[in-house]
Amino acid sequence: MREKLLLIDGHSMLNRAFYGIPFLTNSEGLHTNAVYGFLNIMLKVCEEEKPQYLTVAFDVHAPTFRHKKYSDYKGTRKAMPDELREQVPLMKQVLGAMNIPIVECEGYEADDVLGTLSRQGEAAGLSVTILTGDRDLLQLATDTIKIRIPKTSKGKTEVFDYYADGVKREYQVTPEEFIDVKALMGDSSDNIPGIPGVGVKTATNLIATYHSIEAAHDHLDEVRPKKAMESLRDHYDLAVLSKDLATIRLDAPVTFDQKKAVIGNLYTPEAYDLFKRLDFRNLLDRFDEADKKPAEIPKPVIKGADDRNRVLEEALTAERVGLAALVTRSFELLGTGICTGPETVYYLPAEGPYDPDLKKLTGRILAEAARPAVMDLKEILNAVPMAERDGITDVRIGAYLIEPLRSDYPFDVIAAEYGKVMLPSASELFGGKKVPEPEKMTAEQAARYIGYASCAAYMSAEPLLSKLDETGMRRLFDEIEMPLTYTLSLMERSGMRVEREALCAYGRELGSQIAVLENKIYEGAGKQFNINSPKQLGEILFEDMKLPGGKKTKTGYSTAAGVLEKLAPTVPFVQDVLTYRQLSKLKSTYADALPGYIRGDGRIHSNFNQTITATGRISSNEPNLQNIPVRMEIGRKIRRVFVPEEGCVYIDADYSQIELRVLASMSGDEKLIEAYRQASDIHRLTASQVFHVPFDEVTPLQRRNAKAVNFGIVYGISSFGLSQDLSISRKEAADYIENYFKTYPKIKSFLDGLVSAAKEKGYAETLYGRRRPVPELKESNFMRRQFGERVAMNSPIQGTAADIIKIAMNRVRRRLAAEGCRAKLILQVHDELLIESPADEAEHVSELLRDEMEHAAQLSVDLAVDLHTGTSWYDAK
DNA sequence: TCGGTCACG
DNA sequence: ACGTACGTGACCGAC
Repeated sequence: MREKLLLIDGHSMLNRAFYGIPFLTNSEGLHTNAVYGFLNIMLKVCEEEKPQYLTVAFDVHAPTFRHKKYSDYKGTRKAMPDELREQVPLMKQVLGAMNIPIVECEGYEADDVLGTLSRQGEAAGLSVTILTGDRDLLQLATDTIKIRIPKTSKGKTEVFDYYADGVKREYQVTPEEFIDVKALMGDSSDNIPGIPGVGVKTATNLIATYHSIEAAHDHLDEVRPKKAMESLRDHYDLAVLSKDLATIRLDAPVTFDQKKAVIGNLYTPEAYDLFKRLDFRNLLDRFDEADKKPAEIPKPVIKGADDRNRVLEEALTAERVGLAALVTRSFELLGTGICTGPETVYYLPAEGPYDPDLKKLTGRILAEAARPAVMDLKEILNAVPMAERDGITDVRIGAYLIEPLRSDYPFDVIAAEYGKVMLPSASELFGGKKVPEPEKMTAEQAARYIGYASCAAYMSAEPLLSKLDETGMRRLFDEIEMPLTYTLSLMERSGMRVEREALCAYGRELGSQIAVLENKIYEGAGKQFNINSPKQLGEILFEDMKLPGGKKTKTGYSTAAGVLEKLAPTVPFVQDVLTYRQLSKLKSTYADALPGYIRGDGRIHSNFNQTITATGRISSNEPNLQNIPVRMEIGRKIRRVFVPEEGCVYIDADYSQIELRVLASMSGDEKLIEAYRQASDIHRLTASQVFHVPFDEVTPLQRRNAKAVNFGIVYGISSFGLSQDLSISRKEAADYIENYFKTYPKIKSFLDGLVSAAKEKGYAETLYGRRRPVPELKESNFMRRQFGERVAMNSPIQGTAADIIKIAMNRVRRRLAAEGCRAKLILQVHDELLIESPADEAEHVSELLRDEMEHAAQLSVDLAVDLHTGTSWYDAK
């Protein structure tokens, strides 16, 4: 059995993978689809062939490579998209990490390199396989050299193999003759002219008969059809030139290095790091335990109660201390990780179910250590409440400010990025499974998980702070985000009181209404089906009932509310379906789900996440208390079950159009600013100015339109989006927008400026320096680029509003504490704050709340706040 | 696990 | 010719 050599056509396979896998980026937003696809097919072929040797060939000048799909179609060269171009060096890096040699040769194409190497490999006694996506390479096939071409149809990739006889079978010509066929028919994407009037059929017939262009020319008078004969006669020189161009060289100045091509361990520690960074999670399983880079940090040392004083002493005297804690959902402290140096990591498990001593120790380190670096301060505070202090660095929040687009910030990634140290990831610590609940961790797991987290904080804090300084986000971090951690912790611990019985009664009421509708719908449809299945519902509506309206989604008909409302505003059946949907949404998401979140104290404690959104907003989950219904009365009723403690009231305050005010101020548009100085009703005033009618004569429709435009402006307006929202034509929408910009000229120039600034800098920026990268602006896809432009317009506005309410939240918390109020901030909903206050403080707290919200920022327009009190959330709105 | 849908700002 | 409003999270059905 001969040894095997696998040669890979680098650019061709990369190109194929790029178009085969629609979209894939890692958490940094780096495009990785081509690299990923390449690796998958390479590894798959390696497993099939089990070659002993492997080499990849690349063209030297990547940009001259064309996308065949396009070039075939358009007959012209098409530049390589940036998203693919970026991946070429990345691919080479990956191959380098896997010790796979790369061969390229100045002045020669990868084809020539492959041809040459294949002959050299064969001469060395190897059986050679070439993996490519390019059929032109079929001319290299022999009885022993195999060409493999992957083909994807219907999502399944199949690899087709060709030896010389395979080529003959499929193309009626030998691999050598294949060159002549191509030369006659030409290939615009390869700049091979061919001869006029000869296509694939004629060329194949000719060569199958005469075996070469030269031989055909020798028998010119026999050549049929006549047109081909004339063409060959008149353009023979061109045909010969084409043949030369089409011939893959077998004598490129490259040497097959058999030693280097030996496939050793592909799964090196370097490759592991790289795969991890690129988020190729399912490839990570292929690595042996030993090949994963061992942590350079020693395992955390578990310390018993006897050692605590010594650890505390060490932590308090260290120049810097890293801190992390294992905290349950009920805010119990199960263990503390402490890092006092790159080599010293401790884990202190709680002794018994309740360990006040450990809390005290943790609290003292947090309060007294010189510069605590922590992971998840909010969680620590949930178990170990503490007065606000300066000098604490939460590295997860820092990492979020630097790269707000990541989906998460695992401690090992932070440690690698900023601390330049390798730590085992959570998935390694927990055997590839997701992180268990704190209570379910073994002592060993907890020690490593939390110990390494404290280590990541220790190692990363300084570099992160420098980075925050460099990017101008240090004040945002120190003065807004870090203090906010205390505020959010208080909110999480406070929670919202919920009347369980009222909630269940609400659910029962919904249930009976749903049952009635359900029967009505089955009757209308003539059969029972799952109304909640878009697939089944689509079939009923558009096939059985033959309602007009085509496919809209990839998987079938769109049955979204907006579509149905426009489609059949008068069909009662559709109305019933919409009502059913609305009610079942309310039941499943709120009425049925919320009771499960009520804890022993009768309250729901949701999480407020500070490191999720791209724009700087807070998000809420488990449950999400930021999307409790309010717009429709039936849903709004649910707010009656959110009630303050006995003797308390809710105070609810929300900013009035904060984003539009931010826009007015940031743009400096005098007319809009002036509008806000006088207007009680900004949408009406906008309508009057845009449509040139007196304020008092604005029609309800005009006001509605103006309001929609105001919203649209904030979202990064497009005529299509506005037309959808208002059910008007695109043209009309475009007119509205034009009128709007004419009325407020500085808004237009401001938004344009935001886009060009983001294009130049690569990120959008808020008034307080918060950044949001907009990589889409550089992409070649028009649609995605346009999305980038809207993001560039919206992020500074939404983000600045988010900054402002965060400032307000911190100030409200401090004022409440300073003035000894018992009232508590319990909820934030983007432009709204909810306080639970003892009735006797309510008046004072209301004033305080309004004051801090209105004065959180000094803009060119006032910030207006609407404030209500009540004995349920429903009543306080 | 993913896409469709829909609740909120 | 593309096929879009910006930002979230939860539930469901269909893979």
